[in-house]
Amino acid sequence: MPELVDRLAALGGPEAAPPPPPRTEGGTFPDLPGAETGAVVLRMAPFPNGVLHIGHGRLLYVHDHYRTRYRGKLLLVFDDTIGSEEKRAEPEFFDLIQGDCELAGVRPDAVFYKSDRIEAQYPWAVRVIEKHGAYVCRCPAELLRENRAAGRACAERSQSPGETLDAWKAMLSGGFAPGEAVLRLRTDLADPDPAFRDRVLFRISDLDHPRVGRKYRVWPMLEFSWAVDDVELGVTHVLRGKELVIEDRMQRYIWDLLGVRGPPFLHWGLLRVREAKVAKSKANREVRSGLYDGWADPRTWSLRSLDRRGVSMEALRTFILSFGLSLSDIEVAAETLYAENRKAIDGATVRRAFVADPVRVEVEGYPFDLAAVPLANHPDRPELGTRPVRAGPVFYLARRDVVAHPGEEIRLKDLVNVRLPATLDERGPVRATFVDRPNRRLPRLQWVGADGAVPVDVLEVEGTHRTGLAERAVAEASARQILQFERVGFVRVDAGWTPGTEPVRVVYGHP
RNA sequence: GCUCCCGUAGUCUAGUCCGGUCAAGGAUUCGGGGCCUUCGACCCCGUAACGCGGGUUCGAAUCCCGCCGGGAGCACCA
Repeated sequence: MPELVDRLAALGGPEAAPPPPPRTEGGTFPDLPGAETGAVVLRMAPFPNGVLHIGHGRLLYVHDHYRTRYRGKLLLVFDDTIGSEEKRAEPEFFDLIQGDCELAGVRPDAVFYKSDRIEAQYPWAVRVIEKHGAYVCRCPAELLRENRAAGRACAERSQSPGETLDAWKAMLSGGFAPGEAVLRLRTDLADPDPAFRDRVLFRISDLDHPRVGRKYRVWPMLEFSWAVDDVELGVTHVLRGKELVIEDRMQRYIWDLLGVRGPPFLHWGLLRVREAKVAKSKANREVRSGLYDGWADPRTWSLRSLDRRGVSMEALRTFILSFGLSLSDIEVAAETLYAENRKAIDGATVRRAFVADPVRVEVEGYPFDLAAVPLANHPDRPELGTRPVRAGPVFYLARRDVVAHPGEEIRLKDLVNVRLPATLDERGPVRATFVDRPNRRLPRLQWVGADGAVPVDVLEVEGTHRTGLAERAVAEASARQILQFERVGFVRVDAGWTPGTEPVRVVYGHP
């Protein structure tokens, strides 16, 4: 039957074979509405109160995907308005976040700061006021909330544009203390969505800003500032998480009021990596207190920490893009990322022997000619060569392995077969005996020759340390090199480690 | 409570707009086997899904209605 279809197709008739099914590797990304190749402008807007973590991967790579697809421009706009007492911009993150983008391979075409654009907001506020679209409200925050929930107007809602303008000027000139007055949008108090009723547009704050200090007291809220900046920066499409959908409506409402045309919005759903309990404030606190060893501490799940663990940013990109632009909430296991990373690094990663919780074992009758042996750097890739490994007669084996096989014959992997003692004397050396050389199907144990063994400190994902001994070649690794500790997993030599010093410090990546 | 969004195997995803080629494809996980003297990789095999109930139709994952479940928003944070 397929042949018939093919023949009909060759004739170009109406029975022509259908196009091949659109099978894809991962998630889908819809076309950006009205997008023109070469004319797309996107913007990412992180708040500078922490380094970028695995969850920001979606922000980075979704934007980068569309930038590439439409050969557009990507702006990095620090959303550093004044925030709140609890959520404040902090100076070091401007550079750290730019470094994170660099690390992730998503270099912005331009960088802006919202704090440089505060004065640009004010004329727009006046335009909204003149359209009778806003009023200055002096209710305490709590009353404002109650009224909103009840759909009740406060006395000031009936201000005329002229009165509002006067009050607005008073706000700007310092006539109100923080919390005493806000500029609110006039929507519809009967709006079915209580969240949308008369939201705040500007408020007063005298907090110290890391870039502009106390230069401004009247600060825009996120929605208003983006109603202004998405237009003034020429953004053609806004991509954001779905927790910000109500902000779309706000922006559109303001644009409609002013007769301005703004860009369309697209969203993605929440992404959670099961193992990554990302708590930015906790991470910040622990880094500052010194409990975490910096922004690349594995417990932060920051991009820096993933890099430190040997997770390739290209693997992260593939992982993130596999979810598409779906609006569903995603909870995925880190294992999926690890599987992606294996594909990226396995072929180029050399194998090394490492033994945790080592026990010294002397092998009686060990053959003299096997004091050193060459071993392959990679089981499937002979082109990666071999390295000489010092072997017996004295070895270190993992305690766990030794106690698991009392009195049994075991194989020292790639080497010889020996018989372990029936009991383990905690004081004296463990004495095993040589049996023979041929590979038989015995339990295969990882070993490190006592001659030349180097101590290793493994920093694990939970922030704990595991110590053990590794073969000599591990001491010759370079800082930042990725190794595979056989039967343990992939590790990366820590960037802060000085070659030649002991112990060798490595960071655990994943199995 | 109100508003909005989302429901395809353990997990993520393709297919849903334009009903038949979907007795539902891919990835990952898990189980079994092969091979490589390890972890892993690779090869082979296997388990496993259209949330539920109605309706329309010759035919529904796809259209309609109802329900159930999950998430987000309801800050003078972003």
